[in-house]
Amino acid sequence: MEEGLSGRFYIKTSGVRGGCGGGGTKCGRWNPTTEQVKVLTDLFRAGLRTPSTDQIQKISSQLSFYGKIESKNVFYWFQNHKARERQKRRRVSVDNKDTTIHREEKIPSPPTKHFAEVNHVIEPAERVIQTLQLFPLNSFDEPEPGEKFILRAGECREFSHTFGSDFIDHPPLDLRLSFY
Amino acid sequence: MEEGLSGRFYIKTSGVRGGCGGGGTKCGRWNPTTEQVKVLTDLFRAGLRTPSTDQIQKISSQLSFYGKIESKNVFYWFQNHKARERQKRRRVSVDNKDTTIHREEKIPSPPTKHFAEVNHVIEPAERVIQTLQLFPLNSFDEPEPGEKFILRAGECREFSHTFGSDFIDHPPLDLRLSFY
DNA sequence: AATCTATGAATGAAGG
DNA sequence: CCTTCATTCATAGATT
Repeated sequence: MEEGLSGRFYIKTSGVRGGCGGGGTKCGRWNPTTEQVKVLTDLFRAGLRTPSTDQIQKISSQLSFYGKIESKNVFYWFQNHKARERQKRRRVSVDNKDTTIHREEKIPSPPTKHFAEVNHVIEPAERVIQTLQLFPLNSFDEPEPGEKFILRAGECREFSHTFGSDFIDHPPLDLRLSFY
Repeated sequence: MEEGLSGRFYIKTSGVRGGCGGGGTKCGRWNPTTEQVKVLTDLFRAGLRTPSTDQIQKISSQLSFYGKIESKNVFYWFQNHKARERQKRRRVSVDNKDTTIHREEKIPSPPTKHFAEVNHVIEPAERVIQTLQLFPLNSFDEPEPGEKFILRAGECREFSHTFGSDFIDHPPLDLRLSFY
């Protein structure tokens, strides 16, 4: 049993910092600003769960106003957010089991966290006008109880205003590379 | 790993990976060893994108020396690698949405630079000598942009992946994928 | 400073 | 082929 212990170790052969050139640019990983997180969370709450590629592009462009961001950041954000929502839900679901040995659950337990969480304190700095023209259709990705309609690609194609009016259409993109 | 945007790599304790069948550890999903990834990456870089069933078989057989592996793992690896290469390329492309409006909100980071991240990875001196006898080289350096001819089944007559004799004794370790 | 938590990033495995 | 889910690795910041 390699993983008999609770902790696994690994050897990192690279410096934690200075991976982007050693200069002043700290390119560790994307650190979203509060505004960016707010917009993303808002979109998620609005029902957007798996934005399409073009949607990701637009969102990323919009959020780039608040700081450095890439499309993949948006992509990962939604992936993680969605996955962890389900994860939590699943955890709670498993909690129903009569496991006598039930340690202290730490799902919703803020460990002596006595600070006011800034979740909805920003109201004048609403620069991004999120004109979410989302109209619910009968296409839920997953009928989770207590969840809104899922906004999938194709349903809502207008999040904001400054987005270019360039519509998107997926070209055939058929690469036939048959060498016989 | 794709030695991409992160620019850092870590050494996984190779050897313990193949414990799915020989260690009794729980076998969730295939966890490739660094050697396996190396070979696969080399093949990919050589131009191989969609290996045929026979090629998959041979590759899997050869890679089984380094640990437990199945054909489907090889198949999935190429599928994922190819798809993600394209995805990454696509996400980083339309990133140049130069929002003329640039104001410093509260970006703790240095000047917001919208540039393609330079993926500079230091290639560790490896003793793996690959003898890929395929077709005129220099053609498959980047199989994504443009219409590079892809190495398909039948196109390649033999892959010779010779590994350095750093190790002691092990099979020939050359992927002869010659088949007609 | 060590530890814990939240979360960004990556990838194996499927699904469609 | 393209998209999505699940699990895991890795890390920045909060907590002790």
